[in-house]
Amino acid sequence: MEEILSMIFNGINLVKELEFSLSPQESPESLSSSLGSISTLFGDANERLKILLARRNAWVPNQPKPKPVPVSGLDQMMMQSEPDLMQDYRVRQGEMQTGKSMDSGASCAFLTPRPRRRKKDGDEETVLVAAAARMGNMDTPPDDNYAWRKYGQKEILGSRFPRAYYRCTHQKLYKCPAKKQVQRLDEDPYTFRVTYRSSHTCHFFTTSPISSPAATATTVNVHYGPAVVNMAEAMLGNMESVVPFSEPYFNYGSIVPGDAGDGETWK
DNA sequence: ATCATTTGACCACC
DNA sequence: GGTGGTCAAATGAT
Repeated sequence: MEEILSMIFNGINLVKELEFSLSPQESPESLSSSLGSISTLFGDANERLKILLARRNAWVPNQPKPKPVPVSGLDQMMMQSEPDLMQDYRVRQGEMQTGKSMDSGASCAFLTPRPRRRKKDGDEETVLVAAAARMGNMDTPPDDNYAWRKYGQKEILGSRFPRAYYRCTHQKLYKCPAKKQVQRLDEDPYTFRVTYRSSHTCHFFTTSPISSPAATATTVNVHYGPAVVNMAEAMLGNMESVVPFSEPYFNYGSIVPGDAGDGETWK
């Protein structure tokens, strides 16, 4: 799956490069070559996806379906078309104009003290996520397939629950600026409000990022988040959405008010 | 030894 | 000055 995503994101990058170089002076040969590369990449990715889907349908016919949750029209559309990609389609708030998502601190870390980012920097998305209630795990929100490292926790005024601060595990290695804040809702302790800031410049999935030998130097610089999100925003605009993750251990129902799990406690 | 988490302190913003 | 975001040392886990 990661390989397929890499192909898609490489294709997106090629499109961007083409967009940059697009001009009347561009030779038809060059344009044709670029378009050929792009269509080949997307075509191959699509073929592999079809194979993947065929295998899945054959092997896991009785996979439990998630209970319905209130999701946006975009979410439903994405779930129908690309269930595995669903968790990466987040409708973001801000971060649309430039496609640039490097943390300002990372880009000016020479001699001056790194500026600490403050709230309302316009580069964030917020989603509501059901807690992983199964297996007694109510301490953490469900895995979103990225490797996060916790770097802080704060009591927030007016909130019963502390806010946890995470950044991408690969921040140092690959200068990935992605961060997220996780906080339980006062009104629904079984739901987390997860705020993402900056997008991943690495795109390792899972908590064991080096699982695939292919997913090393060739893929770390593929910047796919904003491109995917741009598509989402183009269709729906900014909004907050409830994200149903695809992992089977998700307690989808717990998002629905009045259907709040089995009463786990915090540590 | 290495990496992740905890937690008090520091600092920027309002 | 209060609050929220981050740093970094201490500690724990593997």
